Amino acid sequence: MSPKSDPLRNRLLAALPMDEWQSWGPKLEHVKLSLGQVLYESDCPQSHVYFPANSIVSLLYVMENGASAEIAVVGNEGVVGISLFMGGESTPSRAVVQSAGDAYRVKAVTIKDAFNESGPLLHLLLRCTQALITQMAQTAVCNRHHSLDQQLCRWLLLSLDRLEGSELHMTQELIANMLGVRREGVTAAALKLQAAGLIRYARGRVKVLDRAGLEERTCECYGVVKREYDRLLPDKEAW
Amino acid sequence: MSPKSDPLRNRLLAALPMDEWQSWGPKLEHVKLSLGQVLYESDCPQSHVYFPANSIVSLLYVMENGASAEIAVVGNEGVVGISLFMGGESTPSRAVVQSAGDAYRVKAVTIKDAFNESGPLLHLLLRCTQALITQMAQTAVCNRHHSLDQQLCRWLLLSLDRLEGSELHMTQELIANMLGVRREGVTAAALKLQAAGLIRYARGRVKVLDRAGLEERTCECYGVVKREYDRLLPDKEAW
DNA sequence: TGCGCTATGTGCGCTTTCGCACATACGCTG
DNA sequence: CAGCGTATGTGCGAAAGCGCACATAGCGCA
Repeated sequence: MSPKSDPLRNRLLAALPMDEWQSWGPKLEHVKLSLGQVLYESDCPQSHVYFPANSIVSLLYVMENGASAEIAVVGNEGVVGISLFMGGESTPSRAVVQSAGDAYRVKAVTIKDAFNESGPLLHLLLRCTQALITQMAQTAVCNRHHSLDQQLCRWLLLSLDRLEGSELHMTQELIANMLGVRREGVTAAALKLQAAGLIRYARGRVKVLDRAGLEERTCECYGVVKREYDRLLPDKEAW
Repeated sequence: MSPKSDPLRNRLLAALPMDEWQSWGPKLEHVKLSLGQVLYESDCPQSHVYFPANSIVSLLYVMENGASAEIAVVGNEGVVGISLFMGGESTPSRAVVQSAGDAYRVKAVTIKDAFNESGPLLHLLLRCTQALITQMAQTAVCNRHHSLDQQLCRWLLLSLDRLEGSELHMTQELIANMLGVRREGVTAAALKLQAAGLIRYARGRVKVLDRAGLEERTCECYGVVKREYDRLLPDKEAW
């Protein structure tokens, strides 16, 4: 199995005990996620649970007037489709691929069965869900209290943590949609970051030059989320 | 047992099958929650899980500079302390009593044992958690996109749904803390609602006169949250 | 090579909210 | 019933972000 199609790239899957792999391996389906692809629609039953490898998926709430806001972002540290095992089957949010790449998916029935057997998977999924909850909570706080500049830094860092390399494929327009702000606002904030030498960007590509600089400029929200993920899903052997 | 000390006033407890009550009854401890009481601090291990009866508990994130924002609110439809069974043991948020009243609590160990036995309680708690997640998500959305006026309506309605009667004991100062806005902003919004005949208030008491009117003025966020709670925790026999 | 689409930059007036200062007014307590 | 503390009302100027209109500029494709 080539590294590019290794389910262990998802850290949640990687944290499963080895003896679980006998049964899990064959149930995982490798899929390519393309930019903008919708994994599930708001309030629709979900057919699969997705474990991103090098892709990133945004959970978005789309308002009645069509405007949207990102609720949370999921990469190789997590799983998309928690409502399947939480029992709700659907959620009022939409899952959209924010960064194209690989993922592994499991059928809804399969994950529900596994969850109900209360194996190690259950507790892993729950801890992961709790981390997600923290991320949502911080998103709410950040939306209320912090400047667009800080939020852009937070968003870049969260995305960066879920990617290999230091480059994001993302237009300012899309970032604006994620943050729920105007595109021009993102332009203004990005200009400042570029002027400060922290990032360099052009036409849909953002390269982070000075990660530490971004961490200095962002608000506490990034750190809170980061620490919570580290705490709840700590590096085990395989991570 | 008088109605005032009936654990069934919490709808989550009420949804438990009767045969579960043999074991649960004795494990529930009745407690009085007073206004402002802190049920657990940010990042601290939690000793109990609380099931509010006629009280309301706010989950707050307190920022480094001391400012705060409400992440979610829990009343008789839910449970405070999900991190105990989610596996994280603590969260970065603080739980503060927003409306004094009764609650029932269970020791941390007890709830964890029960949860691991995968009885009906497990799935009930998970569904409840999912509803909570939706509430947090909507808080994030609302903070970004909607006016203070709309948010005040949403907040009043969410609180009202979790109380008996139509009166809240809450100063504008406290509401401002919950919403994460200025007290003066709340004053201005409250004045409009009062002028429109939707509420009447004085010195820490808010009486809702026209619930439907509030629903008209609020944003979609209230409805999204409401419907999700109704869907995930539907009225069973006892509700 | 040049056209056209898309991404990014800029200006401007408007609205909401903030931060601060201070006025009023209600209700409890002595 | 007088006084005090808390709750609420008001009036600024400042700042952030919005909505809109339009300018510029890079990239892909014919």
